Amino acid sequence: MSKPTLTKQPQLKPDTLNASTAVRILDAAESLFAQRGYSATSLGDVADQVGIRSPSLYNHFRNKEALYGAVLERLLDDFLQPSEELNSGPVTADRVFEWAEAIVRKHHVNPNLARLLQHAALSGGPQVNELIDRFFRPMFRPDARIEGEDITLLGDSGLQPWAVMAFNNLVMSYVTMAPMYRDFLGQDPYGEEALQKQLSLIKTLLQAVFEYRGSN
Amino acid sequence: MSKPTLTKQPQLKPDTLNASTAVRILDAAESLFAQRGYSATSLGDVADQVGIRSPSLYNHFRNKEALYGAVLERLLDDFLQPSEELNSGPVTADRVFEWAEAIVRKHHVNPNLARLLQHAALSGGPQVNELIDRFFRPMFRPDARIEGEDITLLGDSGLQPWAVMAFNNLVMSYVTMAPMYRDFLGQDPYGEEALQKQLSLIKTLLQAVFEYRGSN
DNA sequence: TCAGGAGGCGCGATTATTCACATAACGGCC
DNA sequence: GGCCGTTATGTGAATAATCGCGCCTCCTGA
Repeated sequence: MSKPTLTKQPQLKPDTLNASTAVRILDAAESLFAQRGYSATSLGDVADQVGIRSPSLYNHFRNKEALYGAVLERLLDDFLQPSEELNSGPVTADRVFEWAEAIVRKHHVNPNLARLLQHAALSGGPQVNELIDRFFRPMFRPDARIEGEDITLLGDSGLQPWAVMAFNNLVMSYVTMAPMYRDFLGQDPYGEEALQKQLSLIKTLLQAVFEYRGSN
Repeated sequence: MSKPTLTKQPQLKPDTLNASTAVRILDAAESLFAQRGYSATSLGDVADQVGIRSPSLYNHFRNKEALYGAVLERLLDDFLQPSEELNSGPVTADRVFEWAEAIVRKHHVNPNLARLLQHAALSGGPQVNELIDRFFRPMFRPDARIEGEDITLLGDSGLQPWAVMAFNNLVMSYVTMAPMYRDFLGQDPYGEEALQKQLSLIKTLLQAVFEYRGSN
């Protein structure tokens, strides 16, 4: 299983058994929570995947919910970056496309946040509302207006939330659903080729949404 | 796979208390499976919602898995109709839009199939592959070609599966995710007004996909 | 030496499932 | 109409597995 960069502590020796175990627990918990959801994931399974017994987990995390929170925290740290980047400057069409592409790529590298969010959306779970809010809030800025070109519509017609939602749904559901289309697609949905195809398709759709004028 | 419909009795009067209980069990199970997924749903909860004790469920369904299968069966019967309708005639652009609108409306009336499918896509479950196949297969016809107008592209470029997937993802994830956007959207995502907005937006996106020329 | 981390043990709750048993509705028979 | 057996449907109790979680012991390495 691939592992991104951690880091909780700035100065944490990455090779102590301590930190290493905690990170391995986080990795295991992340993939299991993402696959099965919160309540269907047992700490025994997490421990098994790490190679320890479940009581040992409590040496690193207070309880199941705290472990879940830590998993979320690590993922949000990573996935919130593009939105912070976008919100730190003017909202031009180019920068929106960059933002979109960055997010698509992040989901391709690690599909777990999308899966976790989807589980939370379906079933709830600890800290759902906070989770949703932290992830989506930065994408909804009522004051945001796309400058330049003919794309000035979003802020004017109240359509911006719909565009953001459509984009998110498209990107996240690709990650959560694509594997089941593998046979129909005729190629690995997580491959580089599929990524390129999805990126240009998303770009087309984004453009369509930008230019969309509601008919009611 | 065994017979999904209940029971030992060939002829079943649909209005006896007997049948009514089975239907009420199906209703409760459908909404709980859709919300929590297969493994996180306990038969006790289903029984509670029906107002009986869990052992009584076994008078109507062999076991949990059979109940799940029956729930699926009932939903598929309903949702497969538009595809059968489409596949029973020529694939014109108009009829594709009718097909799309029928599916969107069905998901709005009953979001449970989308939720069930999403759970299955994330976590697996009994009969996942069969489920996926039965639901999506009718949408993928390699021989299908859109006739008339300038929309003849799908069958030619191998893009059809991608278009179908994007459409499905958009429609299904709207149902599974929209409730969490309620605050951002500023209106009830299940209301009639939102339905109209989503329909015309989907139409726009479908058009964009039809006209899309892959850039790679 | 000593603290941090691993694990054995077990409690209490919940799970799916089975079983023995009660009840009610039914049809046929006298 | 009264009787009976069958069947459909409900129940509580019991079982075996699994769950989260706490207690307490032991090992290890600096």
